Amino acid sequence: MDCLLKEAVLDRMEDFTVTERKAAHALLSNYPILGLGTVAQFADAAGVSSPTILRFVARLGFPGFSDFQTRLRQELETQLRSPLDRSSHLPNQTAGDPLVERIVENVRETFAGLPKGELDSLVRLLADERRVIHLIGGRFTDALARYMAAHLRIVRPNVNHVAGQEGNWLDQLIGMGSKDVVIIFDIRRYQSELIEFARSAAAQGATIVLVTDTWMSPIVKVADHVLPARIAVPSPWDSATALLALSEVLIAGVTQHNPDRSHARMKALEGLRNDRDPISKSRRGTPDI
Amino acid sequence: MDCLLKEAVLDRMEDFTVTERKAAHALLSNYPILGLGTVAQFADAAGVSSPTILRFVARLGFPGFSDFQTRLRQELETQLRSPLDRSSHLPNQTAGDPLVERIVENVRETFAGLPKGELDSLVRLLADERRVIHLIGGRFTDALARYMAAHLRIVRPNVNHVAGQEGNWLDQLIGMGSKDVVIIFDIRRYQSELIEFARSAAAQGATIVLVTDTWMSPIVKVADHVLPARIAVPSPWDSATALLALSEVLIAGVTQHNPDRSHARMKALEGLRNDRDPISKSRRGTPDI
DNA sequence: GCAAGTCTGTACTTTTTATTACAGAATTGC
DNA sequence: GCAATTCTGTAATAAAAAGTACAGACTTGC
Repeated sequence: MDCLLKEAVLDRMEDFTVTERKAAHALLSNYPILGLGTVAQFADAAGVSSPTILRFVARLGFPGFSDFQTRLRQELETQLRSPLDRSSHLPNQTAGDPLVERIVENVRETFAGLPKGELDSLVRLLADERRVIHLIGGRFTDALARYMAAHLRIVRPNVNHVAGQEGNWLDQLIGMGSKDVVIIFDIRRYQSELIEFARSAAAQGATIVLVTDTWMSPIVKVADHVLPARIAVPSPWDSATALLALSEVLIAGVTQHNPDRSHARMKALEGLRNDRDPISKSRRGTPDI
Repeated sequence: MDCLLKEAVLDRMEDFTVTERKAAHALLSNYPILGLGTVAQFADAAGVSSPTILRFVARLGFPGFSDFQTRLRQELETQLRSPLDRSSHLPNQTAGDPLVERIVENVRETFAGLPKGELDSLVRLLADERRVIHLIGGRFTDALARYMAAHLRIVRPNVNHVAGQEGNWLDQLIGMGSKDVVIIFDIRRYQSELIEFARSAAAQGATIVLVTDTWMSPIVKVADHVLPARIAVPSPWDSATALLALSEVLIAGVTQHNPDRSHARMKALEGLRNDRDPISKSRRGTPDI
């Protein structure tokens, strides 16, 4: 066994047909367990038919499925026998790219560095549907605000993405009060207009939630909740991945804070929209402005 | 799975008959691989007959040998999935939220599961400024397209975010040809309009880059490059974090593929825009449509 | 736009594998 | 040391899974 079967699969990905590639990815996503069951289970997990699985292993050079399984078991055996150099084989193919390593580390550390209970209290705040939630971001981070708004809007009412020209923002400020929550994504280089917006909203009594980097946007001064995330990576750019992860945890939290309401709304919207999963007709939801 | 099967075997060693104990020891000495083959192999390795193996697993409380195997596979899966808490005896920090753990793991595995060289060749493709790059995404993933476009636009010319109403998309399709690259973000539930868009673009000769989940959008059929990412998390929603990480790696790659050009453009744009770092006057860049 | 070729799933056959019945061997208790 | 009981393997059976042939769907090339 010179090298892991996993790598052979990756290398030869080109050679596979479309469905075989599905099989390959299914296997890689649950390697090597998926290959240790029956052909039918494998096929099912990959969403293809049994013969495709057989063709897949045949293309990998195995005379039969059993030979393939034997090989997987052998690999597993040698790996489990030497738990030490497993680290060099299994999880860390990623070791190559320091950028990836750093992104992963950033996400982990972001959550590790979060004040305890901060997430919980925020979820409670955002799950309160009497509140009106406004989301806004900077040049790059506005995409995050948009992403979060798209989800929150589904599980609860009164979600507003503050978008468009700077001038329009002012309109949104009118009538803001203590019932309003403003979620601001702002990482360096902090934009003065965002600061202005935050100040004005705070002045009118709105609750300010700031998602920022560890250097902290000046908005902290007027913020009620602050989530600092790691953004530094070995690249000319900053990484927003940890910010997105934070958003997703919040979204999941709000969704499950009131599962019934969320589910009901999701169902209702699914009815309105004729989305399709694999097949059917549909119309795209209006992109939010 | 309250406790490892291994321990159950040790506990109940007393209850076994002589040959069953042989089976038990054979299993423990090559746990769990020995249990993953056939009954005959197991029997052979233990130096007993097949029925003894069957009686052994029956005594452990399994209705059949397959149930026993399923259990072993499940154990193995949970162990391999969380390479982190394998070192659970060491001081464990982040152990808190399984959602966070999974997100982190997804990012790592996404890169581990990428065909070798795929990222490199993609970076080369995207760094070619004679190409025109179009980005588009689905209901949630459009935010990612937007994020990536915002960055790419800075380091190279000819970047276009396909946004707005579905009808407008058609306009963008006009005149697309072999010089065009279309980056599509599409995770389940795949949207039929995106598929249409991809098909049309491909039909006109455009190069299709698909960023999707491991189940693979139907767009793979017309795609020239496919980046599958892990999106499954213990939440009603899917996680786009790994997709964002992919985007950031691509962005960084393109930026550094031609550092001089990138730097020059960044400087030039900084001149045009009066952004401020901590202090100065500014005007917000026009949000892209 | 059509034909040749490739891919993919359904339905079937063959083989393997799990399971069971039973009889002989071993063990235990007296 | 003998009988009752338990244990164990052989051999037959039933279940399943692997493997195959083929036809329809889809691509690809001209």
